[in-house]
Amino acid sequence: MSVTRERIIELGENLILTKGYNAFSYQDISTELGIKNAAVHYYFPTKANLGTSIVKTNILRFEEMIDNMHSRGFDEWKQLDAFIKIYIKSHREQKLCIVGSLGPDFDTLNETTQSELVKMTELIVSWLTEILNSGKEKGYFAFNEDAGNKASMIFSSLVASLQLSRIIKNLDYKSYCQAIQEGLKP
Amino acid sequence: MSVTRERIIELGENLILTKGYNAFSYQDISTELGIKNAAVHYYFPTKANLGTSIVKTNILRFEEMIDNMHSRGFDEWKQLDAFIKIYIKSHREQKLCIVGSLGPDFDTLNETTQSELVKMTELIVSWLTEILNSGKEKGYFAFNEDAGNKASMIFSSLVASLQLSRIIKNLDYKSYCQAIQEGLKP
DNA sequence: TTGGAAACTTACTTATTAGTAAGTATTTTT
DNA sequence: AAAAATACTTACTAATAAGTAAGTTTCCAA
Repeated sequence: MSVTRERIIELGENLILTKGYNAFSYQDISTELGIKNAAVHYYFPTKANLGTSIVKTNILRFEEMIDNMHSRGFDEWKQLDAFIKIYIKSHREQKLCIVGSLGPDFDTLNETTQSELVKMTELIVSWLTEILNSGKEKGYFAFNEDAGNKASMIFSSLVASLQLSRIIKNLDYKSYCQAIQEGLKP
Repeated sequence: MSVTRERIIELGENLILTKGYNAFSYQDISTELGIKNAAVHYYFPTKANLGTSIVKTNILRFEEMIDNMHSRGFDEWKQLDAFIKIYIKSHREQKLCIVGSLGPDFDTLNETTQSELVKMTELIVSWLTEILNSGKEKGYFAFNEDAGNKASMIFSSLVASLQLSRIIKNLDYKSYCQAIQEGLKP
């Protein structure tokens, strides 16, 4: 694959996570990469193509992470911990996550980008639900709510707290994440 | 106050809650109101002015609601319930809340709009923290986390779940909100 | 009844946006 | 060595954005 193509996706993702989908332009990317506007259109004819590719890349990355954790024999605690660590990293880098950034702009997105975003979100929530369910069975976790609801709650807590910490600068993100984990202890 | 001015604010707020700040234009407003583009600029010279006014209106509305609940003698349960009901209504109307909509676009906002958004967010979180604290003392609520953390968690759950339900259409918002309240019962 | 403020419209400007058509240089394949 | 694919640039177009200056209508107060 082309290096330029990959750098466009990388830069585009960063722009979505910091400025938002509707606030970044092809000019932002081309200037940063030292190429012309039309060169970005060469790889991604429309902005919708780029958006879709960025979400697809995120899906792939997430699936790879799951595979990786399975092959390493991570238990439910470790898997949840690894997932939360992604968000702690994003917080450190002052970035949102792709779902939290594209979610509010959902209605302005192209249909294809929308369905990829739906796929990504459902993938995360269903994975989290499974982890919570099997972790509860094994006695790792304790909670009374429906596992699906609990998964949505944990996920939305992580997503929105990144947004909140952008507004409230002194939000203690780590202790906030610890509280999520503490709340699951038997 | 002018009716047109108020309708511009109302429409602008709706546009922010559905399309996002960077996706709506003065044209969207003027067309809907049957006036010209320049008429919107007459009331709000810049888009930043409009954005700031919209957030200020939200702050006022929230403060009025708190006052109203106090004068009606609402206890902590009823106050939290009323707060959650706002989000259930937003969900029904397929809207986000102002914090969840402007939060991701924070870095692209004017400084004045930013500081009003900070004010609004801190107002909500500190109010929620107080409610949780005094409600816990009176035995209405039970939780182990720090009240500030718990307040942030509840708030971000509400904010992000509106975003999530835009992506995952069959998310059961009401039972999700009930789970938040159940989790607080002693 | 006249002066002036309020509430606009007309008619623009400037900047930026996504997107394209046609051309060029470089590398790869045949 | 010729053909063709790759990776761009040049040079645009058309649309839309925010914003403004100057003029017009309407209404109210002195």
